[in-house]
Amino acid sequence: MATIKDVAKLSGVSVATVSRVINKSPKASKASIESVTKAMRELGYRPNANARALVSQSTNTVGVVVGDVSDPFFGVMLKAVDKVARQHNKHMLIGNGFHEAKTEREAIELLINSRCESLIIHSKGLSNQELIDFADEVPGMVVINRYIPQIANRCIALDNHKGSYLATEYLIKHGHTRIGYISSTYDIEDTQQRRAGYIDALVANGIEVDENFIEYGTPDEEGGEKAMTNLLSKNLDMTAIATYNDYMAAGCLSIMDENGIASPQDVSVIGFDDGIIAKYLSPKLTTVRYPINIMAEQAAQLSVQLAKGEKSNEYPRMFVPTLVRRRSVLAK
Amino acid sequence: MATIKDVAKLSGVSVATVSRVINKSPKASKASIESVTKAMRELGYRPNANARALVSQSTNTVGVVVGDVSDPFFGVMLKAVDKVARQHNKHMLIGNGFHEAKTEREAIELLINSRCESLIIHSKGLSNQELIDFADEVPGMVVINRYIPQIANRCIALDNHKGSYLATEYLIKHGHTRIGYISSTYDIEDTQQRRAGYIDALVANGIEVDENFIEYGTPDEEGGEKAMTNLLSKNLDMTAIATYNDYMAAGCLSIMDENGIASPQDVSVIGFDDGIIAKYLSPKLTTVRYPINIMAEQAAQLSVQLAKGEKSNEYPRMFVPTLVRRRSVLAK
DNA sequence: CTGTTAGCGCATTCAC
DNA sequence: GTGAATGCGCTAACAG
Repeated sequence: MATIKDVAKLSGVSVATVSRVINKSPKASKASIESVTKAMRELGYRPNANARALVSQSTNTVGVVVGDVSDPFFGVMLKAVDKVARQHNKHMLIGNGFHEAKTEREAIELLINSRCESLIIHSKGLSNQELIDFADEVPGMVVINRYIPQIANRCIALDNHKGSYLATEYLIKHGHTRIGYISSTYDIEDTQQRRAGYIDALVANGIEVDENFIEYGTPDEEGGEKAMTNLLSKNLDMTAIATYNDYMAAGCLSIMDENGIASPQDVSVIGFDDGIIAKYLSPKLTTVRYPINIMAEQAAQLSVQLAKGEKSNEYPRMFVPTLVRRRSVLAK
Repeated sequence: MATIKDVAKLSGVSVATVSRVINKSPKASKASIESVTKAMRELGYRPNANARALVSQSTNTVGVVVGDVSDPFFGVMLKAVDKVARQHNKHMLIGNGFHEAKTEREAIELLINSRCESLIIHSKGLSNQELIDFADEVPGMVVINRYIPQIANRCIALDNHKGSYLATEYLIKHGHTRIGYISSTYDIEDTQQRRAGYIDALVANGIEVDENFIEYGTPDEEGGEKAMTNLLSKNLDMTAIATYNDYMAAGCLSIMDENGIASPQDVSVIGFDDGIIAKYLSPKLTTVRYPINIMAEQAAQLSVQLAKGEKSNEYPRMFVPTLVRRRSVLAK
């Protein structure tokens, strides 16, 4: 592959001049611009990004760690990051964390080794302390979807508790009192917070909390099916169900369908996330919106600023979820 | 940020020795391994990937260009690529092409500049020739979801025509003869091929082809809604509809629902892709499976081999779609 | 406006 | 087993 030297030789100028036209330096004569451009084309020259990064101490890269690229949730997150990266003429290096400490750590270290000046980290496996250490190491690092008090100004998170509280309250306002909850088996903050939101809403409305009304499963359709099956077998006479996320709600609906239980006529269901599938379910799912796209945008914006050494305090860093009314909830 | 020199100084050895322990060279005494390791830890040393890439002429990176990361279709593609990249101890650099020539070109050039030795390109905007040129430039480049005769051994594609043919034939076998088709307005190969598959299946079965039965829209839910609305307004007495993809099928179903037309009782619908939403629709969508995950895996495998200079001919490079039977098609 | 030169951080010869 | 020296491809003084 041709190097800058080859171009210099062919165009009859020095490497410095070539570098100047590559970087559109104002001090470069029309003549040299022409001859260099011609030589570059002839040689199929491609400036080596690694060499540039090495000498200019900047890679123009924002690194992102997501849970799993194949999850549409992270897909929209990545797109949002890409959008602002693009605005700043940067590109994206991506790593999958798979919600596990080891993979998350490896992914982050890889991004650091690659000298990404901006980092947007979605981590559920690493401890607060480890994340804090990484944040201390990389000024441009931002944590998304998680709140860590010691580095609060580097976190963009959602108030999970409030989301679940909202959802449950919405059901209560519609006259429901026998409300089941389908929770996740993943032991992460989100799980606890959402579950607590459900419980607190019940308590606040004078409804007795009964552990029997809570079932668990993996946070996907199968998990929702399993949890709902267990719930049904207890014959609890529920009229509504709140769920950890939309996928579990989907599983829940599917089990109901198989058992001849109509939604929302017999049982109302409410999801969480407002993911891509929510509007495709039948009935269209009433759910809690997780504004991951704008959260990711702001995270990216913030991380770029931090990387530049700028401070920024203008963003709302704790986002509040809102309710998306569709058709899966009916007044009792 | 600490460099290899700092580590050398602190551990009292030369940079060469430090380099040896970093790279686990067999010729490195236990003593130096220890002192160097200790120094690295103390300094929080991170080997600079750019410098390594520069000197070792290898980045260990596979670059991927997708249409849009937020589309779940590409999400599963990326995950598959990541899986084999991981197996080979490589990581992923990702670019969005957005199906446009300019963005696709920029994305590819960025990956080349970053010296990705493997490239997996999903491009619908670039011309065959331009893609061929890129392929000539980068030995480890593979084109996915597109077939270019001149570089056939570097392409992993799906037989779109056959998929659509299969779908249409399936409807015909179920007694349908008045079959509408919802096509895409995107002027790419896939559109033409799938449309042709529909037409050829009709012809092969002695059913007259009527342009009135074909409507167009953007390849998403809205497009499907629009196309179906147009189709319905023509009062064609259709009993079945084949669609360009699952999203358009979703839009189609949604319009039917609003108009009191039941599926599959009144009108059967068949999708294409077997994307994430197919099984969430109501009725669960009968569709054509696009095995993008295994295609992407093989593309990644192939590109890694090509990058190493190995030849490989063992893969089926043209994949054939299969039918996924669910509940949206009923015999007439 | 242009060329010479010195590194950026690292791996790798080649002597020792 | 180790260290000194060289160069990967490029940018940025600096001197002209």
